Amino acid sequence: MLLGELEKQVLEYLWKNQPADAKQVHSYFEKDRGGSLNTIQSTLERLFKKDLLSRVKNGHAYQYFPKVARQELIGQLIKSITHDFVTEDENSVVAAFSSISSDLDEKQLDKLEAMIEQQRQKIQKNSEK
Amino acid sequence: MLLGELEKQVLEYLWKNQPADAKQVHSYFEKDRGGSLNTIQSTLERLFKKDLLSRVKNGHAYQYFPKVARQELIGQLIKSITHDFVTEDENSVVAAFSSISSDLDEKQLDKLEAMIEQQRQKIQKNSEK
DNA sequence: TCGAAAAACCGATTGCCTCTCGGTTTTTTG
DNA sequence: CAAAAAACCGAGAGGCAATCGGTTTTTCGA
Repeated sequence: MLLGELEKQVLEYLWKNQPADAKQVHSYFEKDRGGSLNTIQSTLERLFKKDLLSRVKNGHAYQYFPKVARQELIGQLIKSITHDFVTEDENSVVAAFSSISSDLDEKQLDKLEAMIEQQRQKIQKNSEK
Repeated sequence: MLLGELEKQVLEYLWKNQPADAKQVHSYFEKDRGGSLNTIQSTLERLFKKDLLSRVKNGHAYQYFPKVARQELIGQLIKSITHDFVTEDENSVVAAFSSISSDLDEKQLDKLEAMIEQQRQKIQKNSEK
């Protein structure tokens, strides 16, 4: 899946202002970047078709809200990237993280370790049942 | 940065068969997917312009070889994705990891922890000097 | 209930990028 | 130097995001 620039920005907006209709979104982006209401509408439509937004008709306008959380989406995108480079060894994700780790500071490493621990617990639990 | 389907496959090939010229690459892909030599050439050219390949004129033909390792590229792609979703908190990488971690098994978690340890050492060394 | 306003819907255009390949020029080599 | 090989050039098809004008449908208040 590929996201355009405006699509990302709209998603970002919706994660913070949930839910919102086309008009709201448009009025937010108008000051900085201009663009017509229709542009926003078709962008929302595209995101909806991509299954990243839900919508409910409330009164006259659709209320849009994100269907996936921010981390989920990022994870999804990362997975789709690494999936393309999948081969025999499924360590590409781990390897990729190792090439990223150089950007992380100690605090972030701490968090990462905590998450690993969490994940180990989960695996533990699953093997018990 | 965005990679096309053929571009990914060519990269994959070059990671395994390093270096190679257009003719070699072409003859490899010809059986499965057809396509002309020119197509391969322009794909190599594109990858070269993207700074993902180096090349040296050896005899009559360019010898291409990957300029980045597989993990590096994946890491780069991940970074470019997370960067798009950067906001105030620079924990997006960590957050992204958390959404992926559920796919990892114990061995992979081990590797990850080893990598974190390595990274801690590096940080340690840097603060000493 | 009906008419104005608002929103959705349709469709066309532009721009960017990959993939594709034919044809021309340049380089290499026997 | 001539033939072969490779690079180089340019053009076209196809896909997708962004853009927006115009039309149809929906909504809601007078």
